[in-house]
Amino acid sequence: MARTVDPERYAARRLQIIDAAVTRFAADGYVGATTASICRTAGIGSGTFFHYFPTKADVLLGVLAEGTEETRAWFAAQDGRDDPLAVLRDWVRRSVDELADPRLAGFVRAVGAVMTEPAVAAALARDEQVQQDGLERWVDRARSGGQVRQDRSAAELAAWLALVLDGFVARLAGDDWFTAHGQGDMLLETVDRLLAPR
Amino acid sequence: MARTVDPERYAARRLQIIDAAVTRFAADGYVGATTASICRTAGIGSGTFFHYFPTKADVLLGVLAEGTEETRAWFAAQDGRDDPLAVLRDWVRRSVDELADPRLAGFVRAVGAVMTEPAVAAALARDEQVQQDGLERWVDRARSGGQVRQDRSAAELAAWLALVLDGFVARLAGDDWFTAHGQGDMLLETVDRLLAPR
DNA sequence: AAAATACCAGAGCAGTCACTCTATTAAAAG
DNA sequence: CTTTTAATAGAGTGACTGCTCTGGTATTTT
Repeated sequence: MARTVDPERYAARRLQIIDAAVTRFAADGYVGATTASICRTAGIGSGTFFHYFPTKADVLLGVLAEGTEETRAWFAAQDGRDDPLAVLRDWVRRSVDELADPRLAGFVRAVGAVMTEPAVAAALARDEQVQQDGLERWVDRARSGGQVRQDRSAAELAAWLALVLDGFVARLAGDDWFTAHGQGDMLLETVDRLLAPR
Repeated sequence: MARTVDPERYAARRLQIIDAAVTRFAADGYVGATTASICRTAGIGSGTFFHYFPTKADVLLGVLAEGTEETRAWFAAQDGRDDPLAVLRDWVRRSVDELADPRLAGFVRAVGAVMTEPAVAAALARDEQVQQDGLERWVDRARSGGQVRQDRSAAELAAWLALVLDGFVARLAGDDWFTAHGQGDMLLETVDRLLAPR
């Protein structure tokens, strides 16, 4: 009959647009980033953009969904490990590594700004849930093993772990001396202090 | 000659607009909040709005400046106190009390979103500097007195205090069970753990 | 009272942005 | 090679927003 869609080519273009969008969202915020600027960064026309994503919001949701999937995959890969505290510390290290991408802090802020949008809020809630579930499970095991404090529930402690990391991300955008790898040790130590029994 | 400006009336109207703006910024974000919606919330016409603030951005800067001034005043009021650790804990308590206003978390996020604007970034930097200075001073005293750890500089520890509070603010918007007063004790305890010598 | 001017309202304007529409090109099937 | 359709570009469009401008009202001074 005629030409068919090439899934590989399609996925590549899609990723190209997503990557450009992350760059622009991080630099200019969600609203500050115009679809035109994303197209310019990606080196494509607006027609192409809307050929792959029906709306601008869909690009953001695409990025978010991808991040959620990566988190889920990471936790899934930890299955079967023995030392829960080590898993938690690895999670911190992995987060620090990811945060070395200077775009991430800006992107997180950009997302926070559109949290009022129901679709974004839902995507964010899903992402947080995956993280919370992943963390809570290992915190719970560590707690049962007496490696972490018992005076707070595993859920609560997991939330506080996420809290500290949120604060960490927020700081990255501010002071210059505060870098992901430069303060990574302090982050690990802070997590240790937060969880330590007493 | 003719009618004179009534400073009291003027300040009241100004505050009325600022308050409405905070409400809208918190709910819809900075860009999501239109001047029209702010006017509607304040119950005024757009003419009035721009009579008091030359631009929409100036309202935001006004709110920010007010917050900075309050922080400065608070720290100034602590002058002469003896126990530096108690001052720091009071600072945490005061922050928790302020965060009981449910609009604050949303407002903070809204501000973060426009950090790219140089004027906003400058105002935010000023605000952070005032907080950092205030904290650092008391952390330093506590450190000299051996009440807090010595393995990190006072500046670093002050930044980490702010970091934890940033994370705390961010959490308030998410899960329902995480409330300012409900988790205030945990916050205090976390700060203690963060600063404790060892 | 009257003049002067602060205060206020809202219609309108200029600019911007997400998105659409049309046209063209490229590639796969027959 | 022809046909069919995916892929791409980019000019155009309608809606919306921050802000201006004109006109009217309220209040203080002379």
